[in-house]
Amino acid sequence: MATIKDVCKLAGVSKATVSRVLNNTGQVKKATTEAVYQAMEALDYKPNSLARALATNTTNTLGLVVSAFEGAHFSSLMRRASETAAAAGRQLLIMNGGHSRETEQQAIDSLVERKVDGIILYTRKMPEDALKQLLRNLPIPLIVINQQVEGFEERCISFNQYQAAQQATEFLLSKGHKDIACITGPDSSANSGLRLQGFKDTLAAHRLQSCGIYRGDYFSQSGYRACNDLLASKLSFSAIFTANDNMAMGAIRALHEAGLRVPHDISVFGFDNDPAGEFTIPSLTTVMVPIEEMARSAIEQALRLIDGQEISTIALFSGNLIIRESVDHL
Amino acid sequence: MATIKDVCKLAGVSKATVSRVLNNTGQVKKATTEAVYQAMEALDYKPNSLARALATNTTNTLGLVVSAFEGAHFSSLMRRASETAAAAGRQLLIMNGGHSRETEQQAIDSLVERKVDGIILYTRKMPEDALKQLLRNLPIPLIVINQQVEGFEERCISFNQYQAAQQATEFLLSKGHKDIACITGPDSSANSGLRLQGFKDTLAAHRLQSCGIYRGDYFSQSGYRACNDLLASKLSFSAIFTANDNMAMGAIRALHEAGLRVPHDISVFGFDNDPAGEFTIPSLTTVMVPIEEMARSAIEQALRLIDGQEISTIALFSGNLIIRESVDHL
DNA sequence: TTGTATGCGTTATCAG
DNA sequence: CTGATAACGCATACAA
Repeated sequence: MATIKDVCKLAGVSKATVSRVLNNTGQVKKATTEAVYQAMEALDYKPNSLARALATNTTNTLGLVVSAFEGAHFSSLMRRASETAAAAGRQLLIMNGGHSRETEQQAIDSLVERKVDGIILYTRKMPEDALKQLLRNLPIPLIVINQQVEGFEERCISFNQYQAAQQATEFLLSKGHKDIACITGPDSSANSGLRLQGFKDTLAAHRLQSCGIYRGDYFSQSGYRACNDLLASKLSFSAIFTANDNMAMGAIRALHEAGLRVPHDISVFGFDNDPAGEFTIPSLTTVMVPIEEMARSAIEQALRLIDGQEISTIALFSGNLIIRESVDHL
Repeated sequence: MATIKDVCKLAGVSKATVSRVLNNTGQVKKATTEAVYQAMEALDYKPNSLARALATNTTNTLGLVVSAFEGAHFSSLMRRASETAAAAGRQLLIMNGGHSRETEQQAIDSLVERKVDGIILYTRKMPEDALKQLLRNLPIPLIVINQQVEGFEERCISFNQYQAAQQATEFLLSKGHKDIACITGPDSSANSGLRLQGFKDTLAAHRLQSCGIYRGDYFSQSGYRACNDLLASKLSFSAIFTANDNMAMGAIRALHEAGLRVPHDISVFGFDNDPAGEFTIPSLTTVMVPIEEMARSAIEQALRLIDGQEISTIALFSGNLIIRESVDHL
């Protein structure tokens, strides 16, 4: 690989000058500029971004830590985040935060070592205190998606899970359902907890109670199993509230195999608005989580922080009910 | 951030010594070693990986270029690739290759600039000549997933799309279908072309011909539209061969809306074995593409190349029919 | 066993 | 407008 030195020789100028035309900083005579460009061309010169980063202490890169690669939710997050970063001339380094607090921490450490300019953490495992620590001590800006941290509101991007669950539950109630079972997410998931709480509280406000709460892990398979458990329990229910669309699909399949029709016999409410839900049979009634806007927001907020701009807190994002076929009136 | 200098001062030793304990290279007295460790601890010292990379000319990082973030196929690819890399003590830098040859090239250039030790390219757009160029001229090892390049077989990991399509088509024929429509992928996709060819050739071998070929873009929506176009054409068909599961789901939905039942009236064959296909109604008959093994293979092959080991060519991966509900006999 | 000196490829601060 | 030259943080050959 050709280095700046090679360009110097070929163009007959100093490193300083090459650097100047490279970053067009300072004044350079047109003729020399062109000579330099020609030399670069001839040598197929590509600046070494490591050396540059070492010198400038900035990598033009943002780090994104996700807690999974699976599912439309994360796909959208990653895509939009990478697009937004690219549009701002930055690159995005995506790391898997894995299944535990430790692996999330490792991902962050590794990003810090790599000197990314800022980090966006979609957290599922990190407790609030730990996040506070990080927000305080990390040498670079950190934006947290998916959890509110007291005192750092302007660095948190999150979705009003609780309210969305309320809306969903109210919708189910408005359709006459009173015996509603629930398939919730892993108990380590803050989202899942809030969705469940919103569900329970709404029922309680109507002096009702869930007729059975089963736990899944956000994969279809777990929704399928949970629903089979529910069926085996012989509880009577007319609707299921699920913590995501994948599990809803699994549940619908289980109901189907049990000879129950959705929504004729049982209604199923999803969560996340997975694009697939538009095409399943029945199509999924669910709540849209504006994950793409959240991704964009997170990146933009991180960039502001990096540029030392003023930042103001970003309102909680809220959901929309997507009413399709899987829920019907009782 | 503390640097090696700070550690030197606190521990009362030279940079060389700190460096030695850091990489445990060379002999260091136990006492000094511990002093250094303590100093590092006290300062929360994290080595600057950029500086290290600049000095050693190796980043312990592999680059992966994918052509999309959406869909189970790529999720599995990314996850397994990152796991395999992690298991080998390397990190994985994932970049979006986007929708064109240019963006794929940019992603590669950017990875090269970042001095990753090797690149895995899942290509959808790069023509064979361009790949040859890259394989010849890139300063670091390149592994290509998804396309065979003549003369570089040992650096290509690919799936026998053609054969899998043949198997699928034979299966359809064995069920008595003779009027088979097709929803294929974008014409820029090599995979898609091979699948289509396998389909056509198999029909031809039976002196048959597809009764209509429609084009989609791998998203469900496009399968839905294509199927509606197919229906509008009033062609008579008893089965549809689709180039991926998402489009199959879209097509099934379109058929459903048209009052046609799958598989009773029309059979639909998918491709890729998306995990969702196990739970859709009807569940999807499809072909399993061992994308995870391919990902692992690609990473391992790249590592061998980087370590200067001998490499041998890896056989084409082949698929398995996953027979579920969406195809029935005529 | 430890320290010194040099280089990795840039940027940036000076003079000129 | 241009050229030396000192950082940037670390690894490493060579001395001691």
